[in-house]
Amino acid sequence: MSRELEKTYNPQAIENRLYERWMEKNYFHAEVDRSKKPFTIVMPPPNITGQLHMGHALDNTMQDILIRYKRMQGYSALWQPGTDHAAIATEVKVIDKLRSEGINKEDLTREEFLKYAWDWKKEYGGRIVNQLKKLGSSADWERERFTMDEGCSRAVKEVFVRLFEKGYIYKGSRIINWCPECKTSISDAEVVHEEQTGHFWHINYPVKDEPGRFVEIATTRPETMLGDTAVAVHPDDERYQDLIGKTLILPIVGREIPVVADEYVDKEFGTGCVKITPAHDPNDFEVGRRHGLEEINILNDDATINENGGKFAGMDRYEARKAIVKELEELGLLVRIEEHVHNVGTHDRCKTTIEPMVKQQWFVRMDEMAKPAIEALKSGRLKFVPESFGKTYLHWLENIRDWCISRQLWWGHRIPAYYCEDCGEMIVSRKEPGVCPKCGSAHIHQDEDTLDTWFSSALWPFSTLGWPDKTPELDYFYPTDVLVTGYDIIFFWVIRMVFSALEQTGTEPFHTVLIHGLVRDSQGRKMSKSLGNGIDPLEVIEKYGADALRMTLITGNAPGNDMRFYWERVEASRNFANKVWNASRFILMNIEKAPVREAALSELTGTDRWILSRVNTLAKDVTENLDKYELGIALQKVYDFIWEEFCDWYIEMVKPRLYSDTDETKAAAIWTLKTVLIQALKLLHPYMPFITEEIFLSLQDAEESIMISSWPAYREEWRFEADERAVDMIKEAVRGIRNVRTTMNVPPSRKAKVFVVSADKAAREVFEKGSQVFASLASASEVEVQADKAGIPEDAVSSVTGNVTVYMPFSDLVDTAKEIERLEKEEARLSKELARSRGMLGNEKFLSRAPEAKIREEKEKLEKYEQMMSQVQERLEALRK
RNA sequence: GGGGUCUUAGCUCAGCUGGGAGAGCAUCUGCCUUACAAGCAGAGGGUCACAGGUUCGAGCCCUGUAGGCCCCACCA
Repeated sequence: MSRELEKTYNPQAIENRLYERWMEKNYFHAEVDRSKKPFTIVMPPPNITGQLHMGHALDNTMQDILIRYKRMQGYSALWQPGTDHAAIATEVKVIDKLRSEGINKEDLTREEFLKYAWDWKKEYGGRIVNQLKKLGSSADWERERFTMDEGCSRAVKEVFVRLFEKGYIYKGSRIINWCPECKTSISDAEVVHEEQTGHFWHINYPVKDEPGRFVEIATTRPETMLGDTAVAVHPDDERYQDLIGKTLILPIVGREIPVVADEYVDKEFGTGCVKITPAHDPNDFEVGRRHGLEEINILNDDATINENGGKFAGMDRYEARKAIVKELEELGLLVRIEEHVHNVGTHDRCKTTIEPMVKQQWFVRMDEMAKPAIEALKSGRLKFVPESFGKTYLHWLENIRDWCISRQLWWGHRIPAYYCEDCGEMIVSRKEPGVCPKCGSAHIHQDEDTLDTWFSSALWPFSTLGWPDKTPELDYFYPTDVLVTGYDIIFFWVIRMVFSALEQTGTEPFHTVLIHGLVRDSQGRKMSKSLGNGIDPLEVIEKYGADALRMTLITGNAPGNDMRFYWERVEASRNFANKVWNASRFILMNIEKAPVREAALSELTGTDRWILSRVNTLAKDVTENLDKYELGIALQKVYDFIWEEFCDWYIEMVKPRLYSDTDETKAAAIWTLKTVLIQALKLLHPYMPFITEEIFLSLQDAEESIMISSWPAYREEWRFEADERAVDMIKEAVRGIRNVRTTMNVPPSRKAKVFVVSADKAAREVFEKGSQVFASLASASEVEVQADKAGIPEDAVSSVTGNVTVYMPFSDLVDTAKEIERLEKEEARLSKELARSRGMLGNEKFLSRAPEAKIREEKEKLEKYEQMMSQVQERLEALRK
């Protein structure tokens, strides 16, 4: 016989054991199997620097639900896992670690550094994967990949070379976002704009050869004037027509700069004159290119002023700002300073203010590749859930700019471009060229830069399946089905996967993007390290179990919406797990006493058919909801079914049959209990894999695991609409009886006779059959079902529900003598209180001296007592008759 | 400046294609009934932000107003 189940569900003892069993049995592994349909999800690869947080927990729970569901439905369900090398994040971690060991990155060669980095990866890179396993994730770990493994690296090179050959990747001197802290370029998506209060400095630039004439410009970054090479005005601005073409003297620097006319200038803003610093402002850069202006870089990589800044060279950018303002003031050229709120770009990772700079970098041309990605959504081949995120996607793509993909880092995919030291030829190649194809020189070196970490993640859906080779996996599992991720990652990743897949494989990488929100703290704040308000999912698992955590994250949350984390909700989930556990324990107990035998449908009672029909409908509903990615709604339905219908009603209804030794429907009850339980467990399994498996294994004799068992399908032969209606009526009548008992304050021990009255003949038949239920659920000693009120005692208390009325004789509910005694005591008490209260309110001193509130309170009391008194007296009168 | 989204019970939130206003927690009243007190049976509590409109019918669709949140954006 099966294992004894403990009295309360204890997840700690169970989860690890089951997970190991699943691993041993290789259930997570998906094979190319032409007899099955494929279903594929690629896991967003967590950073190797990462620690499991609530965001991962939510993201992976959702994926696991979908995968387990599809696996049970008979698909060859592949959940493709892996990790991301996380270029900057990891490089920073490694540098920090080295520093703590007294080693400076600057003192290391590239090869030495990379060795340390790989060591770091070996030591910590698997941590997050182990944490994901604690959650119950049924990913195909056998196929685990890494964005820098050999296959992914080959895919990266392949894509790079292809895009280069097509002219979509180019190297050029362009303005890029520079992080002075990380000392690398970053892409637009990595820049977050922060509103800051700063100043607006108005400065006079003298006009050459016109002493006393100035042009007033305004700037938020005065130090950049060191790199000014023009001042621009709008071509139609009447105020400045005569200035266009004139020359100004750049203060302090003394450089002669022209006044140019450009549409970019807003006549209405500021003075209508804009200083142009082509090397340090994206707009000015464009203006500069249009007018052929010189680009003077005034900054070093650490954002100190370089030699082009003359006497300010060596100063930090903010130090230089102060010094320049001071000097302008001394020169009398500073007109005024205003407070000004503006947006400052910062690096999303280190929060350092980024500095636009002109540098040689590698870019991906986006205009052509954006088009099919836009089309993918518009044609419906790509869908977002919820749909509104499709607009975010489109908006970004329609305004996309070229993607800066080179990074001045060591940890990452090195750009496959090589330079001949002798003839200067550049070779972009999948393999390292031994000699220069142009001049034959062997003096060749590779580009120092690495690629943006998202360049490799963009290939993830197909690089993990073997691309560029035509592997069986790629052929079978690709394109994948659903991508699950947070809305904060659409720009970084989703869009780049879509256009990369369309370009390289000619198809969308997935048909659906399921978006979820953020998990916030109980006050609605983002969980963050700096606030220290993060809740560790592992701690939740430790305390309440993975199933409870999973359920908490899914319940009552609609796609794309943020949610708040409350421990109370985890407790509620844990309570549900316990409910499932105990119901199962009860059923097991009864199975042990009277082993199950297969029951024919004809043997079932109406109640059995009702619950069978209900679980059948549930299976249909849940399946529909899951197919629409309505995970929360589906779970809610399973929860309601198990707790209310199955436990609170069905189990209570069958108890008399189970406890009887003579009831011939006992076997049918046991069969139904077991059958419905199994169906419900299966529907619950994707959400709560551990507890459902543990119970399933205790119950089962045939199947070896719930996770490879078949998903409950709707069966026409389990549909019993008439029985559903009948039991609903019985439930209503039982509620009516309970209501009467509660209002009359009748203890459960006291049995009462019940009259069920309905004019409907069919309903009466239902109630005749339900008498046993009334007896057990409503403590009815005897049940009379009739068409009218004939013969029902006058004093009977009634309750109406629908077209049914229940009557219960007063004398059955209450012991008359005892009740009279009780009421008399109550009457005496009340009359005392009444006398006191009336006395107080009749006392003039009290009325004049007591506070208003006190008097009001006393009046309310009096009113209440009077009401109670009249009720008591009424009841007494009735009883004495 | 553009776009998105939210406003439903004391709190946190569900509510799919328009027709029953719901859940968890909290509150109140009874119950330690042999699966479960992490439970059982009851109860109270909401002009679904506001104003119009479409419809036989609107929390759900349309328009506007107010407030909150988020994203995008080069206004120096």
